[in-house]
Amino acid sequence: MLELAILGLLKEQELHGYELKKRLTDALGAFSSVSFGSLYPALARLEAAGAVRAVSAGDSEPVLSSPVVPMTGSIAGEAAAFRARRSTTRPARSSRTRKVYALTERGGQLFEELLETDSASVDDDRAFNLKLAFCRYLPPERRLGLFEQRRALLVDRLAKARSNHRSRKERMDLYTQSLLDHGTETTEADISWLDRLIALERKGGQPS
Amino acid sequence: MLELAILGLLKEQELHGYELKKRLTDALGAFSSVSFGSLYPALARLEAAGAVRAVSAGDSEPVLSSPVVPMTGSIAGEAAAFRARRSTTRPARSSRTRKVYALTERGGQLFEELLETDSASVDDDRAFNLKLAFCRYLPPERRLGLFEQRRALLVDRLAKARSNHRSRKERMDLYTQSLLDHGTETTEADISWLDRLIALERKGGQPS
DNA sequence: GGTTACATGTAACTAGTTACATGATTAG
DNA sequence: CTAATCATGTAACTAGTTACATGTAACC
Repeated sequence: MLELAILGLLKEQELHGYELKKRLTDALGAFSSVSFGSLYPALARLEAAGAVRAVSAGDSEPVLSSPVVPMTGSIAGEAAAFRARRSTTRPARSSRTRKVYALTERGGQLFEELLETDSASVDDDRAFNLKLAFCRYLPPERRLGLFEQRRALLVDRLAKARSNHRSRKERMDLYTQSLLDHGTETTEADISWLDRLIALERKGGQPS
Repeated sequence: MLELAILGLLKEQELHGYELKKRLTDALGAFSSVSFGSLYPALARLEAAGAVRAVSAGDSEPVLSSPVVPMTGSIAGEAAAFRARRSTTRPARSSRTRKVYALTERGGQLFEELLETDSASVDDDRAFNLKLAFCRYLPPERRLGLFEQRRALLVDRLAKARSNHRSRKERMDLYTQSLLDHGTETTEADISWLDRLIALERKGGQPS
């Protein structure tokens, strides 16, 4: 799970651990905040497995390789911002202490594998959200399959919850009832959200 | 977390492990499904700590003590159902193999402690849901406090998510955007659900 | 008499956490 | 010069999981 997130972020651009954590925490929302205590060992494991490599740790090279590669923003704008940052007073942070990691070819393969193995992802909420965040790398039919499987699971959950709810409503206190009701509503909202995603998927050639 | 759930269920009625698992899985909804591999060791721990005791494991006693204690359903109806079940063909399942556990006084205290320690419960979704399921045992002001703290947390989350979302909307692909949008909507729905609970709490003497 | 559901338990593993230890860089 | 932030890492712990092992009782 964490491996997938790391590889996915590194696929877009080279990053060091600290920055990686920031992205996980606030770029990917409330899901998947990680502690350093699991992030660094995970990076070490991935490096040992040859999925990522430290592209700069010491001051060996000025490190001008691929400063920022925004997938959709204006490249010129980013480059300008980068120059501006350098010029003012900042010596571009010599990075003597940072270990910047890059995805290897092997890592790219691992990413594909992790992303495409359907196991778990469907019934594990966190795993599904994570996959969704990277599903742009999935071939369209796989993506649609992911959405539909997830939808089927939620519909199933909803049916079970409802039958259960009906059968024992009387013996539940109001707080538990309210909790279960709210859970049901949330699941319904999740389903119609997926419906919108599925419709979008079926209609349009996939977006950026 | 699991301990709290076990103690809370045993507070209502004596149960054996297998039944406990069923209740955790479908009475408390999609949250807190547990595997036997963690349930039984947890029961053993609680027994070792003196929080629960095996009230019948062998055929030593007929076990007619407190068959079912519905907190709000009709007691007469339940008793009738129990008798009916016994009478048809079922010899009340001799229970030679089941270990039925009961809450001890020490266990009741532990339950209170676990339920009242605010730590975690507010920022851990699962823990909060679990506490909500048992919050009828909380004194009214504590309960209100729990709801309000949770609400504050969600409002904070929402603010962070929104500012983050605004600041980097352009560099996100549509799937990630949709994911974050949906997350935001879910959080909003959670907040207004809490608002309803809080209003109910402030207005009425608490229900059953 | 065999399949299904009930029932309890253990061992090895997974995926994280917190707390600690250490040190470099930047801003005021 | 000192506090905050950046940055990396380790060790001990938490809270569960899956897979395995074992056996009973009910149903047809």
